[in-house]
Amino acid sequence: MTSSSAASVICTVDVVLLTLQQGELHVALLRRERAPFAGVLALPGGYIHAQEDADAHASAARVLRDKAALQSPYLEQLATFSGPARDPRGWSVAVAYFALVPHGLLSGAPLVTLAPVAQLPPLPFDHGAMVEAAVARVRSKSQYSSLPVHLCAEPFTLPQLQAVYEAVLGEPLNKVSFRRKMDELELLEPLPGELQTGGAHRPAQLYRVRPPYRRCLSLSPRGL
Amino acid sequence: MTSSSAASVICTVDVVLLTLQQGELHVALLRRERAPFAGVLALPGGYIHAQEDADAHASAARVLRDKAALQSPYLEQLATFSGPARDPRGWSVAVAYFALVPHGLLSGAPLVTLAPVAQLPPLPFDHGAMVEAAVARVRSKSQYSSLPVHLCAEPFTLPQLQAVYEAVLGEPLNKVSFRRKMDELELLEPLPGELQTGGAHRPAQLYRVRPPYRRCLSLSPRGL
DNA sequence: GAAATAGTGTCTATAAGACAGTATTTT
DNA sequence: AAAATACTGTCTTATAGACACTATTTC
Repeated sequence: MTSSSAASVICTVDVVLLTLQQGELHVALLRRERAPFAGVLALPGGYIHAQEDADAHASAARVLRDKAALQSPYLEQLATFSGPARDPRGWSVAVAYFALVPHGLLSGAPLVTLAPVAQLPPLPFDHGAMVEAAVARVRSKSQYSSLPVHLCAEPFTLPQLQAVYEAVLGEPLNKVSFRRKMDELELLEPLPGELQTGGAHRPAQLYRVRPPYRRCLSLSPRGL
Repeated sequence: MTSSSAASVICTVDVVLLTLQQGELHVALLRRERAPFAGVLALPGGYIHAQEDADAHASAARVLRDKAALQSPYLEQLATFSGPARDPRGWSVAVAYFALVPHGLLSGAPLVTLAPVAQLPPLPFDHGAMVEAAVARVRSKSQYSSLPVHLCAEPFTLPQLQAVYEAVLGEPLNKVSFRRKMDELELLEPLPGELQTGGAHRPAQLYRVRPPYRRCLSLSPRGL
């Protein structure tokens, strides 16, 4: 019994990049430039570059930078998918990440196609399973954390943020409870200015995420 | 720019095998047989065998079977650790899993050393970080799921199971609330027999996990 | 019956949700 | 002033925890 098998494993990263469009979660897809599945819509991904990447997280960040022109969106490891059949090139390990961005930040990547996660097109490899896992993870963590703020462009109002939570969770939330929770999380700080353009009603207070929570999450002990 | 780097990545699995000993979480360690770190206590792990393993989960199960004589303990993917420095052999990807077993099942593996997770010895690679991540994950999921039942040999009593939860979570639980929650989870079924040997007091009802939850978790919407 | 732990009934405290009110804008 | 939405006060309901009581065993 030798260990010669190790070198034959293909190592890649894939990114499930999610955003909200018209109140629905969408995933970013790109046409593949190379075989296998050249020309087919798939998740952004690529080989780990051992020469330049500090770790797989850096590989995923590089993929997002190169293929979607995104500098530093929220990026978290999702799970690792592996096996002999998921990639026609052979036994492979794909470290999957998910990223969240406000919809507006995608304007720098005109080649990106957004597909609603509720009606995914057929995807190569096991990218369909990756998207499903990412959506389940995001929905789950949104029940008790500040994760959805990363889908919201700053500054934002509390009604806007509540709408984002409701879109991700797929259910309406109690306004009083939502605001109580946001208060307890100590996640946001108000900006002296207000939102006015909206229309014929009282303007809403604008908020931004407090610096300590810009790159980590705020957790609520009992959910919401 | 070529993709030649992919083949140079080392692919391994490591398993954080946890059990309860005297009310404290312990991790199973083994002396390494080979370089690097030959003779040093480390997590059970090894190369992915592309010829025989159906995926990385199967690799981890094989490692547990070969090195700890465990047939099918609870086994869940934890996270993937990667980078150029974690393994002296070069840029590596280690898919880490965690496993839970009742303490009694470890008797078949006399070479296993149990170390309390609260006072870990120095560990090679990034195995220390893996153990910390596994303990954090287990503590977190134990707050709202049936995960700790996998640390408990069947059949067991409710006071025994509560003690396991308390050991994992590190805090006492309310007896009435605990039993209410266990009832709501519909996780357990009583056995006609009872526990008696214990001692000078009323015997406790024995339970086992209901079949649908033997390999998956039961989740409580609001924790506990 | 004393001691010990199992199991339960019930009250209290806390958290979540419903509802309705006030506030501030545009037309 | 009417309409629209932001925000808040307060009551009701649901859940979690405290406490005490009963139950069943050994010595």
